[in-house]
Amino acid sequence: MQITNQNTPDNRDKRGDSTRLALIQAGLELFGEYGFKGTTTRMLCDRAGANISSIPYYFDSKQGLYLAVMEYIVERMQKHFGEVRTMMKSITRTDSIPRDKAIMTIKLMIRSLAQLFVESDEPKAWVQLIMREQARPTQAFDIIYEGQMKYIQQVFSTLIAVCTGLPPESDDVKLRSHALIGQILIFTLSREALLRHLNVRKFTTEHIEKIYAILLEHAESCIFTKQPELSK
Amino acid sequence: MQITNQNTPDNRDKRGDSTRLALIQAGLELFGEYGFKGTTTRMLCDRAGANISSIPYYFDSKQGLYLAVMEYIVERMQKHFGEVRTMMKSITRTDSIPRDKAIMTIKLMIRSLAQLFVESDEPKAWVQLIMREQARPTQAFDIIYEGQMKYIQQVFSTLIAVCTGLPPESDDVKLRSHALIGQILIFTLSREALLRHLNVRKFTTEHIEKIYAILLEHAESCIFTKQPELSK
DNA sequence: GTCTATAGTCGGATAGAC
DNA sequence: GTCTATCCGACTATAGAC
Repeated sequence: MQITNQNTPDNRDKRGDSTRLALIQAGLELFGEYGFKGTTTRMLCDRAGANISSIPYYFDSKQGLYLAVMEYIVERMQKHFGEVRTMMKSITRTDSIPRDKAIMTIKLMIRSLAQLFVESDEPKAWVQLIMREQARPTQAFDIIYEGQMKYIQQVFSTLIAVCTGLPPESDDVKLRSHALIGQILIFTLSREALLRHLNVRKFTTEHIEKIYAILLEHAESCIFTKQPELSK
Repeated sequence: MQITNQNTPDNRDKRGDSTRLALIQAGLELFGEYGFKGTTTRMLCDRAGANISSIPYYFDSKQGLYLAVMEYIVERMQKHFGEVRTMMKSITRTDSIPRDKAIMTIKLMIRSLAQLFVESDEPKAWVQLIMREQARPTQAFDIIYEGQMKYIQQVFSTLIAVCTGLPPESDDVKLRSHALIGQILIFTLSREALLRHLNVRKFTTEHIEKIYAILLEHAESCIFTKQPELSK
């Protein structure tokens, strides 16, 4: 005998949860591509396979769903960068990290960030949403910035400070870490122009390997630049 | 005796032109900040000091104004990069540029691009619009890409090919030029996050000088990387 | 929790006076 | 060319049955 959506507490919760999640997933994709106003509640519900009134039901409003999507991004980023953050948290003074370990860590982080942003599709939506918010920051930008971006900036800055010997709180270090992170994001953000220039519709494995190589080269230029001052 | 908007042919044309231009200017700022749907015709007309029906009158529709804004961007970019393009156009084979001149040219271009994008405000709107279009390319993206971006990519690629000795049509060169251009744009695109990290509300002259230095360092890492192969 | 129907709002485009 | 008034369509949110 088939069980058809009985109102046992268990089934209720599961159905509710999956609708909720489907809407967030839809929001992730659509808000990133079309922007907040460019995405209609109808588009969201169609994509999620949910009813129009499920948005006010679960999130109060379209705006509520948008904020929930931002919180979801923070959660997901946490998953990806959680280990690094935990590792870094224990370090209070930059001189407690050996330089060679810092270099290795930076390279690892770049590779993993690049893998995440260049290869997979979900983070592409994250980046697009974040960039839209930077054009005109709203409450949603605070969620992302305070929730994750801030810590990624800190981790990179700390590592670069160790590698270069520059003071960890200096603007120089902050600008360098920005350049390094941005370098990765631009391959996601400006993918369309790059694909047209390459005359392809999708990156090949060779492209991606080459991108990694270029990113690492750049990282080295950031890292070794101030080296001479270290030897004094 | 004051002349008050008489319908002499001259005054008519001038008034029309200035309304047209004011709308494009408004579109430039607002579409970049809020996106196409996020910008209403009422916002545009308020900003431009024009009447609502002036949009259908001059541009047929809101979409028409949007496309006109894109064409305007192409024109303006032309102004900025025109000389370099003309200079480059005459060069068909990469070996006709001496390497040291190519290096100098790249550095000059980076500085002038950075000056344009980091310091002034109008190009900020260009970049934002272009990035929005890359999230979901429409007819408008073609206007920009075919109108200007394509040539900037070509100029950079040619120069990098000369500097590195890599084949000018290789993907390697294209990826490197993308990284180089993107590096500049990210300081515009992700300005908000950087300002928060720096704990300031506006870049100082020192920040900007430092940004130039970092961009040039990176350019060097792109340029000198393949150098050994040149000496064979 | 999910559905349909609909209220209420807003935005783009038009008509027609000046 | 510019203005006011207005139409019409699209959108978000709600009401209330199931």
